[in-house]
Amino acid sequence: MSNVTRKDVAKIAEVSEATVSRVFSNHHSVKAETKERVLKVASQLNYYPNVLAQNFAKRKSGNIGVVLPYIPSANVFSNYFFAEVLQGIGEVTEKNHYNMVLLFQHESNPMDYEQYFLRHEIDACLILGAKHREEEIRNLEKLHKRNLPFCMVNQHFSSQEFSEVDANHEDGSHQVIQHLYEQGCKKIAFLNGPLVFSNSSDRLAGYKKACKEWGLPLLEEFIHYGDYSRTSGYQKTDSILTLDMDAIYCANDRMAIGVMRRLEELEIQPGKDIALVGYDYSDLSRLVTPTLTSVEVPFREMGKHAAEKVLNDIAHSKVEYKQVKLATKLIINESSLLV
Amino acid sequence: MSNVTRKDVAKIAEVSEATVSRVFSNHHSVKAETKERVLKVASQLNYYPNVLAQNFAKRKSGNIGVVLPYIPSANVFSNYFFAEVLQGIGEVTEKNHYNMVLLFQHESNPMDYEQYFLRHEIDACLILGAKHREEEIRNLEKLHKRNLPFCMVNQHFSSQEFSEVDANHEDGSHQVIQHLYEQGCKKIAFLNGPLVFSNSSDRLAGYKKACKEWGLPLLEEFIHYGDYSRTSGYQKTDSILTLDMDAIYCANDRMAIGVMRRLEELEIQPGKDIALVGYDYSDLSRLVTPTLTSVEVPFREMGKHAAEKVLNDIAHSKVEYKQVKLATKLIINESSLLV
DNA sequence: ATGAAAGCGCTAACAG
DNA sequence: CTGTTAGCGCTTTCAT
Repeated sequence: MSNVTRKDVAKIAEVSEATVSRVFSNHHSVKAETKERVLKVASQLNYYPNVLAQNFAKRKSGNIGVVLPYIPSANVFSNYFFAEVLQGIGEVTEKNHYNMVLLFQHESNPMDYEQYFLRHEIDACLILGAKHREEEIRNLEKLHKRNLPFCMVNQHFSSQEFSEVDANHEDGSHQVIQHLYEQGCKKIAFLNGPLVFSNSSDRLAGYKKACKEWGLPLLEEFIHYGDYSRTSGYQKTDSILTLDMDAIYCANDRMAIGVMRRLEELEIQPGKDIALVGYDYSDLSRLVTPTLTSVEVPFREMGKHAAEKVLNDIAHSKVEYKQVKLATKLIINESSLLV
Repeated sequence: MSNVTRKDVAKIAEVSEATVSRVFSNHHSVKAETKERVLKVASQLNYYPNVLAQNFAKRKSGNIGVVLPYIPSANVFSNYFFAEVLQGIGEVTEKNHYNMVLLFQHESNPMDYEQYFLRHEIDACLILGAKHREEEIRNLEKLHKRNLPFCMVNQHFSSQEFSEVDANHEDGSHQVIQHLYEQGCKKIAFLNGPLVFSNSSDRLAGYKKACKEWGLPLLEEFIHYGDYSRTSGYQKTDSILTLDMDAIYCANDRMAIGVMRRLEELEIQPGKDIALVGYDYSDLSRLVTPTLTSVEVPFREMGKHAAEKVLNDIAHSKVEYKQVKLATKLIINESSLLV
């Protein structure tokens, strides 16, 4: 590595080092003539400011940490939620010349986010797929108390007042039940995800609320729990089928597709013998046959909002408390249209 | 932010600052007693070494740049190839306390990778989805000449001798044709991807070689080109169907699924009326009905190899020239099993 | 095994 | 508009 520094440019262009920096930092007034001369020398020498030195002097890493659960043997990226949120975050960080640094949280030892700040590894962080549990809350509380910029995505803790960008999953659920009701379904089974995720409990609340509203039976045995994997959908299907019901509403598309596979094996046709609804409106929902009725969630927008929020905090050197809840929308497809 | 520094710890622990650093950098001899005292004080003060200062002093960013094509309106992460490679890279960088920084290459202006090194933003870089074109090669050549560590993934330029981790796509293609031949197919249409990607041309070479080997007709009109998208598969189907053929081999699963959709609309059944084969053995290939026969490519391993290669270069401060080609493997499923 | 000190290449005042 | 200078918190080398 060559290592042309500001000093070299300054010497040849016959200006002070500070002026060289002024030229490269833009928001400083430099005479056009001087600027030109500096830029010319810089380009001749192939000079580029050293980001390491800049970061060090500014005490900013230029990194946004993105916390992801590490799922052994699985791929976070191939999960629609993560893929979309990351894409949204990536678009915003790129535009703002920030790096997105992925931090994998291993189930076994929850990470102390604060340390990343103390080490100056990140300037802010975004938390995806957080679970509602003691240790998590404690770690977030530390950030909160120290006024460090962070934001949760697609999650909220009823007990706390953390900044978050969420979607209205209660309403999403409500839309599903209303639609199924209008399709003539009277007994709707619900395959939910683990309640440690607020979106699961929000969906449950919406399910219950809607059932009451439309006078549908609200039985405990109608509510099942998977782990959001396709396999769990597949596996839970048999016990759901022992119920007297006419529709299955799954908390995500992957589980719905697992259910579809099992129904297929049993020669039960979704969209004909039974109504099936998924959630997320992922690309998968349009890939399967019949296409899946599902709830669209603006994951990418959520990622953007969250990233913009923390970048704003950084720019203003003060964290702003913010809670956003975006709308969800039912997209009707073949799987729930009983013919 | 508090900002407890080494100085604070040194003062209270009554040692020199250098000793504090020695304790935290491990590979330095410090008397057990001293070490203990320092660690105790550090933990009391909640001290963590400042990574920005460390990086600056060491002149290392701790970042591996990963170059990805930016595809507007699409999501790189939801693409099986990128998702898997990134996962592999991520596992290795995480283990080595390195960051993976995503660099999006916009089609309109190819990036000058060298600048990232000159700015000290990255210590090495990995190139995914590179196209074979002048500018790309010129930019890589600059890295090569300056002896900067980089590695291409799933791509190689016949004209150059760059480090790369590739898979044997020629053989993958060959396996497909052999299988179809054994299924009794005599006229195999091939829907390939753009030839700017070496994996496309490798597949083409394998297709041609195998056709010759088994005495199958090798007609230009049997070879079509899509852009690896599902839509392109769907759209190219009709013209492929005008041919007198008994099998369609697609260069990736997404296109194969597009073909499936169109065949479905036309009430042509893959695995019965016609044989269909995909490529990548992505999770999608197992989601569709019938399940897709496809070629497994060890993308995740490729990401790991590439990351390990450059980390090794960094550790040894010298770039090693390396070309790896991993095996591909045909996975037989329903779509190609003519009944 | 430990201390002392010279950088690393910038930013951010402050002075003129 | 431009120059000067004091840090930023480490790593590294040289002494002891």
